Amino acid sequence: MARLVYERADLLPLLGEVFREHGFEGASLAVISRRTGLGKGSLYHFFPGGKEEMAAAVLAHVDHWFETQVFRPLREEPDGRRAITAMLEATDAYFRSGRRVCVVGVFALAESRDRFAVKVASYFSAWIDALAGALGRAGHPPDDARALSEEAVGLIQGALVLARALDDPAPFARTLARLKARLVPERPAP
Amino acid sequence: MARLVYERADLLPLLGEVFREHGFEGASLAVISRRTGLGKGSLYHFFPGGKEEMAAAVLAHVDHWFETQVFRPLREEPDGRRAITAMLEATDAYFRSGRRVCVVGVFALAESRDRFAVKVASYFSAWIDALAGALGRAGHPPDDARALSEEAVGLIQGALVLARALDDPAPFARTLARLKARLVPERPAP
DNA sequence: GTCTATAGAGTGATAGAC
DNA sequence: GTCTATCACTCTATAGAC
Repeated sequence: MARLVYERADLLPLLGEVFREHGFEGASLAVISRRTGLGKGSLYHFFPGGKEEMAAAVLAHVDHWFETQVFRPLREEPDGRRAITAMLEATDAYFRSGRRVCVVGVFALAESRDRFAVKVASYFSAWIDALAGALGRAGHPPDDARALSEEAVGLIQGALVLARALDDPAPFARTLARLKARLVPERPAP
Repeated sequence: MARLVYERADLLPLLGEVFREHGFEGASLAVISRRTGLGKGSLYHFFPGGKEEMAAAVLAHVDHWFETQVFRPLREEPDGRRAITAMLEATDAYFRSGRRVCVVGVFALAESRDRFAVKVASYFSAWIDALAGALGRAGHPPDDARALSEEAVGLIQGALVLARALDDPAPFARTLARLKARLVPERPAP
């Protein structure tokens, strides 16, 4: 029999897409089985805790990606403007310019929020904290930086909702462009 | 037998809360039955089309509320600044200052988007169109008005996602305050 | 009797757990 | 694959208003 290579880590991107598209409640084991090509037995072998463990692993995987690709650079890059520009580019790439929604946002709005409350909250607060720091280094006064950061993260989530609701990625692209103009203006800072 | 009051219209606010909290997929008939206090027989008496008809009726009810309380005033109030101020107040009241999410946004992010695609899209485009008009009458140049409107509607949705994700209504309240400063600045227009 | 609102047992299908 | 619980839904029965 053809031992098709899988380890748990290989499954996470596939599972991520399933939860992103269907939400936690809507992602049935039948769908997960079809999309991963694995039977229920294999899925329970990798994730003994069942669907909840799969979703938790996906959230951890997403969180790790953002931590290394977005949050840490935001915190550590000394040039705040460069840090923010990189964040906007990574964000655009990750959300495929609005064709992909945020699985954490999807979980946040549904019943699943309660089940994954800690992970959902920490993802957003880590993002807001890291961005506020970079905005400060980019020259925004501390109080403005905090408010602007919260607004930017909310705006990204809202643009994803709009893009999905209107079935059109353009609102997301326009929003990122406007965000860039506000967060990294041509002249060093307001 | 105890003829207990209900007509279809009385059920819509209750159903709205159930779908808002649980999403379409998460709102089981058992939950709906418990929350409305009605047995399945009664529910199917009012909504022969079942859960899908209940959700469609809730979306129509929400849409009607926004049409009469938000969109039409935005279109018809000649004073753009007054129209926008009224919209922000109605929005704050409707979403209970961030303690309530948007059922249309909840549907938009989940699988249910496809099922209710037309209603979901038209809700957001009606809002953006109406607000863009009012922003124009408030003195914003037409191109800015369109972009600003899209941004404002997205920002409201994003703030609701954040408020729910962080389990804290404060981000929504702060967002509305900042929005007011940008949409209706102290001096007539930028 | 007819009509409307009610309750809930019972249907097959499908869920997630194992 | 097997299991049980739960899903959306159907159907029958019943109570009261007319």
